[in-house]
Amino acid sequence: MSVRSAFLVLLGPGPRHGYQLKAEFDDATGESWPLNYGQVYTTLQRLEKAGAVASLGEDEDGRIRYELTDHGREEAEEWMASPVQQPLASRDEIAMKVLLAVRTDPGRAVAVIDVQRQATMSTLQTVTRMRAEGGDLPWMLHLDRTAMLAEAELRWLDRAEERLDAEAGADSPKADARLRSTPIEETT
Amino acid sequence: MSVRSAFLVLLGPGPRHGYQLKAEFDDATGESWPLNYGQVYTTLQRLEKAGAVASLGEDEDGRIRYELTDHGREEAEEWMASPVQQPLASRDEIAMKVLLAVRTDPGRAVAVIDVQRQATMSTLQTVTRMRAEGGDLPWMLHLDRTAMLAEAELRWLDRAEERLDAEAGADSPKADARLRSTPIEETT
DNA sequence: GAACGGACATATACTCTGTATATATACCCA
DNA sequence: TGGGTATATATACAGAGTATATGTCCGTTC
Repeated sequence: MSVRSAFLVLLGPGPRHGYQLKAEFDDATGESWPLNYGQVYTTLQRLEKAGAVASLGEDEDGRIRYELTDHGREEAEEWMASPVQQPLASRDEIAMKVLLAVRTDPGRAVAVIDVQRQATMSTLQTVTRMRAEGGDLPWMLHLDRTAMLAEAELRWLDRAEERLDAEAGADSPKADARLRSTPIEETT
Repeated sequence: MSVRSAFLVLLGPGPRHGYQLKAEFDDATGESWPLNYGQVYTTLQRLEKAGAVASLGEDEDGRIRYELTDHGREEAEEWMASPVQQPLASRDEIAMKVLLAVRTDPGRAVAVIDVQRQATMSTLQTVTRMRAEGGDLPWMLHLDRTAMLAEAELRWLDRAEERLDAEAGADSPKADARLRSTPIEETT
């Protein structure tokens, strides 16, 4: 529902046509949310069908502008005012991969974690370099976010490996911390 | 593509039917990935069409079991071996909300951040309580992940607020740290 | 023994999201 | 004048997710 909501917000200041919304959306969100033109017009059609926007018909240049209805303004306000409810840790592909590895081939889970750690560390390095170079606000916020989520992922990978070690039994507590990105800490 | 990949992995050990895959999937991923039955059978049909699995026809109990083809086994292996490429910070609804607020109503952005911070802190508290209670491996990994991502989100919200303050001009650097969840730190 | 509910098992319809692609005009510039 | 780029809209299609229908089998309960 995010693109839908975004359009409602962008229509707040006044009528816009599809191309314009797409341009403003790109400008506002920077690189963080690639939006395909195909989605622009289907979204507008759905919004119109739902009674959240109303078409103003073609203007002299043949562009179809839309304006918010009262209902649409209300929906925009509601979206803006309410927090995003934890799509945070749900449906996470890497978590799923680790869990599936644990189930189908327990010995492999650690390898999966190591591969992911390498990739995430590499992402983090790239982002850190980019952050140092600076940029406009949307771009910097995006980089901040990418960096912080990458750090969180690294912490989780470490924690997951700890849990797997513990699960595997306390039989061989060898020096297995060589690949860890951070020292093991107490998280309880 | 994640459910698709998961099914291929779960089919690794041998033939399964839809209901069985759904059960194993739920068991392996815990609460973190709610899977609707509707998706199970459409996914299997798509996999069959793509030549990644082959139907074994109905068994004596009327259940339709599927087995991996060589192609499917290859796809499963490839998925397992490759890291998840940063869907990390892209297409993030809360980031989008903040960015849209900045653009359409700059003064409001801080309010959006504050609302989200309250919600995320509340999530974190709940999760912390749950972690203390323990549970099986999938569940604990899920809770770990939720907690770490929530912490990352709080850090990002703080950072975003700092950037907005800076943007707003160095004119009124008042004591605006009251709501921050962590002390301001240098992230450069 | 009949009726009910719950576990097992599959299927279809539909919406939403996203990608690819077709189409057309206008404008610049070489 | 012809080609590339920006402006502008639309359609077809695949994938992901939700809701819901359908049916069997089995054990319990009245």
